[in-house]
Amino acid sequence: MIADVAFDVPVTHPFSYRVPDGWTIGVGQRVIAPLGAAHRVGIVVGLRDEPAERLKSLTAVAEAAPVLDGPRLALAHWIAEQSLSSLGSTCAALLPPPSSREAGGSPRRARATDAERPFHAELLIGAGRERRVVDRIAASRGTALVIVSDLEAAARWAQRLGKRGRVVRLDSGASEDDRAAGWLALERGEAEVAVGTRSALLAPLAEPATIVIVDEHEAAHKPPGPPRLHSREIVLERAQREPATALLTAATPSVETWWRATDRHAIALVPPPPGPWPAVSLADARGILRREPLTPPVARAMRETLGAGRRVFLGVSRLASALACDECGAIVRCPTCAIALAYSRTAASLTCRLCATSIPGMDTCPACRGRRLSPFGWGAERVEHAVRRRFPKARVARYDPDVRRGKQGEAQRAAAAAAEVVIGTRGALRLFGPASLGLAAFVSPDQLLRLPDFRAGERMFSLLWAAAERVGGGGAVILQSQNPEHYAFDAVAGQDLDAFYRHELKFRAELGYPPFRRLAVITIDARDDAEGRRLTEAVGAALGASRSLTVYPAVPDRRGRRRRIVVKGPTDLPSVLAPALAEFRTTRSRGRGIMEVEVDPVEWQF
DNA sequence: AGCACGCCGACT
DNA sequence: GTCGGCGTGCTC
Repeated sequence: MIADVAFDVPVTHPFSYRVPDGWTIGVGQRVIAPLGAAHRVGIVVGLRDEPAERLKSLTAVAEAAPVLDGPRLALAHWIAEQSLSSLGSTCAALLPPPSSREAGGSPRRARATDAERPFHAELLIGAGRERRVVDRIAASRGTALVIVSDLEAAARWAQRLGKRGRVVRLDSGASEDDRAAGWLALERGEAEVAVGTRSALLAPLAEPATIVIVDEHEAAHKPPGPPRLHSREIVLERAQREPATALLTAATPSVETWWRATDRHAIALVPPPPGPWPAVSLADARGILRREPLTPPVARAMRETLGAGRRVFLGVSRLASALACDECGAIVRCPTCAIALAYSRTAASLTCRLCATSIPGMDTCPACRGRRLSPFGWGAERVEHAVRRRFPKARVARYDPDVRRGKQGEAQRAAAAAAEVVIGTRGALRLFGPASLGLAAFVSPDQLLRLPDFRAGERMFSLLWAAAERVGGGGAVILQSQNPEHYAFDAVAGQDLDAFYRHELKFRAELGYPPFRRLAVITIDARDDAEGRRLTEAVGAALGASRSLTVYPAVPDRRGRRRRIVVKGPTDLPSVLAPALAEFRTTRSRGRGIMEVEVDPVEWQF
């Protein structure tokens, strides 16, 4: 008997081993086998009744029974295919670590009737969406699986759902034993609700199942590393295959999801009645942001809010390397791609990260002929300084959970939780519950629009909306802007999701961005420059041979060692890329260079 | 990805 | 004369 085993290595094919006499193993079971010099864990992806004398033997089983049944292994195959990742790496990333605990296909509950198990996907937005998810789970009969983007959310959801009955946690916030026990309980039909991150996506479910993805728009649902596929896509595909009910929640859905709901009607959308909303206003910041980060309306609102004993959030952005006009607010953009041109001060040039067009830096604004083009913005430190000078008695704190973790982060968090004025980027909003703020003001939200990324508008909108939710009725949101005409501002002010997506989809359609076309980024890394150039050329030529692909010229990164090719293609992009890149995906048969493929990139800065 | 094998500099 | 640098290539 031969077992084909897939390992967590960047090799697309499985390795074959002899199954020792007397062993009973199944497809989908994890085993230990010699690979190279070491013994490693892999997953059995095939069993063949063929002579195997010449092969090495499996060393041991890593767990007593298969973790994946046929359909879920087939789903893993699909995920690997879609993301151009290896099956072994896919399984390693989407499964909890193996545990030697007893396992077994013990009694599962009666299967649902066909009428009970249609595929159905629903998008829950607006106030109370999380409450509605809890109610839906309570009313369902089968297993519910709740996928969240991080451990903090996992803990919160486990607690929230735990009030109704047994909840198993499958994320790494639980001990390895608890995770294994939870998996087993699901398999045996002894647990009805599971919460987890990516490693729970393939958990066993009893019909009629409900799969929830919380905050489906979050980039954290597509962490670095294989398989480079958003958890939302996995949830939807799984729900369709089982079939199961998929519930997606978001304050501001991804543009792709909104489009599927409103244009394609593939996801049901139930708009909630509008809840309380803050007064949203714009403060024109053109021409004044040079020396002072707070416009008079913001300074006034801060004084009033603090006077009333309510809290203030000041949103800032990290510096972006684009060029904007301090007078008219225009951002220097690529004429064909419409994304902000990346500004390099040392090279004194502006480069489009998509089409590689490069033009020399300029000192006159192309829109208004003003002479104050500036790559700078207001970072958190400078804003804090200005605020302290202006409000010397207020308790002011800066908070950025992404910068500091661990003990120092805890101290910083505690200080921010007690402050009256919190200055921070997007991550700082997690300090505040719904309607807990008196004022949210954004110093220069346009900076987000300067990012050379077609999702810049979507990201800014999402941030402003999230802030407005945390202010709620009775408070105020003030946006200091140099681009006061951007549609995202009106949409937030009017509490009108549809208005934003309508404009955004129009923009995406015109320029051929997702969801209308799909993107992939291919990175080529070579030690030797000539070799890198050669490989890049070869990859570019292979891609160029596909009629359905638009291949942009390779762009070298700052240090010139890695090159990046952006490709636009049809919605079945993976199936076009896979054959075109097949020869480069095998062992570096193409010389000394490494090629990486990322389909549907979410953030693509170097 | 690991990990071993393989040809060129500073050491007992 | 060896120890070891990591560059190159394979792993059933």
